[in-house]
Amino acid sequence: MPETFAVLLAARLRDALSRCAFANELPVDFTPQVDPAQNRQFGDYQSNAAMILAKELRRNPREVATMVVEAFDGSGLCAAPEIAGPGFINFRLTGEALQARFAELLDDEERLGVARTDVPKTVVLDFSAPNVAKPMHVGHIRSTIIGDGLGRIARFLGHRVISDNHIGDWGTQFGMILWGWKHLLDESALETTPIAELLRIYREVNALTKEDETVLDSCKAELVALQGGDAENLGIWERCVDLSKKGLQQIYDLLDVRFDHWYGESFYNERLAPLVDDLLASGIAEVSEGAVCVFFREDEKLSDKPAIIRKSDGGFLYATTDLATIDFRIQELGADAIWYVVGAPQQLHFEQIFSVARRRGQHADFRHIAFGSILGKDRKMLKTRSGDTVQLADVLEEAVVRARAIIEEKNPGLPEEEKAEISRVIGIGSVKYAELSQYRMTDYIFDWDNMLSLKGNTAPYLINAYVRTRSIFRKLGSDFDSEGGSLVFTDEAENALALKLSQYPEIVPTILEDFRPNALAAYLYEVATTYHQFWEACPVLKVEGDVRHTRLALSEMTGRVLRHGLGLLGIRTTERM
RNA sequence: GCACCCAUAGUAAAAUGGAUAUUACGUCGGCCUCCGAAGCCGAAGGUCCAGGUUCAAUUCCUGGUGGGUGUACCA
Repeated sequence: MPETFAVLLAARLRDALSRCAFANELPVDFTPQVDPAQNRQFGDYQSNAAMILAKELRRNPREVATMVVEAFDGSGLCAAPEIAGPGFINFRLTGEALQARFAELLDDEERLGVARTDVPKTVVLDFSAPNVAKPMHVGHIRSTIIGDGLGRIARFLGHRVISDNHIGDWGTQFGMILWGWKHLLDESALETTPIAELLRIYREVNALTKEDETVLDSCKAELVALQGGDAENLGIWERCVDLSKKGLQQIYDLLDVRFDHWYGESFYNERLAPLVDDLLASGIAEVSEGAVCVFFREDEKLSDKPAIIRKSDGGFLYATTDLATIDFRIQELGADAIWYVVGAPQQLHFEQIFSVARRRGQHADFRHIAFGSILGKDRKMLKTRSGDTVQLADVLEEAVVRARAIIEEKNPGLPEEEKAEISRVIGIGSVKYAELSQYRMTDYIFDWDNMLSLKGNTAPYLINAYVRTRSIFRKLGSDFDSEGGSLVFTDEAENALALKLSQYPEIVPTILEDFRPNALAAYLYEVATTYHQFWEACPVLKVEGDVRHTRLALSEMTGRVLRHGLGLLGIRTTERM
């Protein structure tokens, strides 16, 4: 795999440094950094190495930069570097280097220049994880979409990713559902709209328990019976879980999200008691006030916050389940890393269980990939029990309807089947892009127009750029022919686009460094914008010869990068829109 | 009390410690006899406060202010 410009330039820079008069004064293992220029007026790439070294060497930064530039050999890659501002070294690639690199990328249809990781890991990816018997609401959208996107990126980079939907299929909510099933269930409604019926009884029981304490007690009794293995309750529970999974699967199908496993909480039931016994025996856990706890006395932050793993009544908690889950994932699934895409409010919980796991000698790479909350208009968290939550299915449906309306307006002549497909891709893509294009920790206020916007920096904008690339080949009447001529850049807009496209391999691997899919979204947005500018400046089909071939190649490559990059975000493209 | 997260233009959001803080919506003004105007070009408007580290701070540190969340027996 050919190296990226950033890597090549950094290597040249390192060579130059070693030839400078101060070479033997350099800090050991100093590696100069080269980044894309912030502003194209400064060139294509820039380095701040001279400013960093200036301090070590006790010299003026511009003086250091001058020495480096004089020693720099850019032959075959870039023009003589320029020094600017406080000591930036700016590089401008030669047209030949850009063309050569672009030709390589054009040949690499499968990976678009993106290297596989040198250290492939087995990653268990825990995301989505809705509660059973309740439909997914907008709050689940972040975990589901971010988790799926990160999984796609990690797979493409060469990791073995095992996605596991750790659904809440066991727990106190089943007390209410069992009671409701026995007292309130409408069998015919269960036949026709099972999910809605389950939600209805859950809500009604929830309301009843607040008015009438005896109902609450009865629910608890149902739960105890279930946990004790009562056959009737187990039967209801199984049917309930089964129905819910079918409902969830419909949403995942719509979202194009897949899981390798659905090891829900109930999967770990048999493992909880032995786990607690083991933690007690090893001295990691202790009994306190009747409960089994793990204390973190040595950790100042956690010293007054024990993790409870068995209640004084003998019941287990989600910390217990999560610890058992870690065992399973490491021992049975072979996890080197476990990534949890779970909301920020659970940070303490994950600190605790990661800490317990490490104390048990489990040294997988545990990551809590936290994200902010979706707030209501009152700036409070949208919560299931507050009543007026927005269901995810409704959001997706509305998104498709809105996309459909625009298609009817812009392109009414398309066949019905294609319209339906396009509105699905655009609508679902908009919801996903809205999520993936912002920093995951940011809390945001739920707003239909904001989430379903189809203008500006949105999925349709990116898909539109892709569609434009396809429309050229449709008009041309054939696919891109790599033998159709040679590459020759004749316009600044072509250089800018080729450079941008060549940076795809630089950006993709960085996404996992801090789990920021929004950085990929931002890059793709720049690709689309750069292509639109190219489109305005450079006619393709109206020119001849190598210029035309070059512009076809740029269009082809733009299409590939957009389709592939959007694919990594879990967003599909269409040929027309 | 303790801990964690957040604070950027009228609104919603970007920015591995880098140069003139970037986008979108909205507002104002241009561009379709020309490969798809879901587009392009231009204008106005902003980093909560006070210190500190640094050649360089929206970013890191300390202390405030404001908002959110979590914190022994829900998940």
